[in-house]
Amino acid sequence: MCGRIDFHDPKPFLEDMQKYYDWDISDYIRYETAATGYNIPPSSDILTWHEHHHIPLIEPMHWGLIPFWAKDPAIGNRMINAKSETLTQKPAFRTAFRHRRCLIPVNGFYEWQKFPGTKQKQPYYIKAKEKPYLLLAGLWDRWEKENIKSCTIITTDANEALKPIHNRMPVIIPPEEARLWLDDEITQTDILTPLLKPISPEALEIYPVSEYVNSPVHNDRNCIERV
DNA sequence: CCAGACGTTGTT
DNA sequence: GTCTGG
DNA sequence: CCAGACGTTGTT
DNA sequence: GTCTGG
Repeated sequence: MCGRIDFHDPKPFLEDMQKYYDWDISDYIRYETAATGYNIPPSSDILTWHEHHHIPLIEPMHWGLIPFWAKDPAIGNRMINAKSETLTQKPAFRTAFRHRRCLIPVNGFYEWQKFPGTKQKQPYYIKAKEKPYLLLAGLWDRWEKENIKSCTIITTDANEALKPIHNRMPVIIPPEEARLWLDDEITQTDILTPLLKPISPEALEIYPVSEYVNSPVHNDRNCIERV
């Protein structure tokens, strides 16, 4: 699963974005109101990267997807993750999967290890081994009623490195696959399903952190310190 | 036909 | 909006 | 994801 | 137990 992210340093991502496109995209980057920090929970306005006919838009969206047809936006509280295996079937996600895919940059994310029969929970921090950020696969939607854009993070089976901690993890898209994932002219999703797999365990660094991170009001460097 | 749901995870 | 259940 | 609330009336 | 807020 993926219910808490670290995005304390947006710079490397934003710099890479300008390199990725070979023209000036500064007008298409709107990150000023995006949530940044070491401990960002669902319902925050997290930064997303998507495209419309190959024109990028990098902007914050409410984490917790509110389908365009929703009567009550509170439905977003339960849509913080989307299971990759059933994206084409679920009413809340299938249209977004065909037309509105996005990537969510994070410096890292957290998973909690639970111990059966106890209330004990051990949080872990997960980051890229050799890069300052990861791109998580997401979907987005627009709720016309109040013009709210919202997003969700797609999950898959945990890889071998994460399995001891948790059985699910976010889908992580390698930078070289971003072009394909974000292409909104692709509406036949078959060619995207190979991307919806667990990332190689070698790509990740994982270590335990303090329960300090449990409370979302804690939002400083202590959240990502190894214990 | 209308009404009501539309989600994931983990645990039992 | 679209599907499921009654 | 976790933490914290979960209620109404009337009075200050 | 379940929902809301962060």
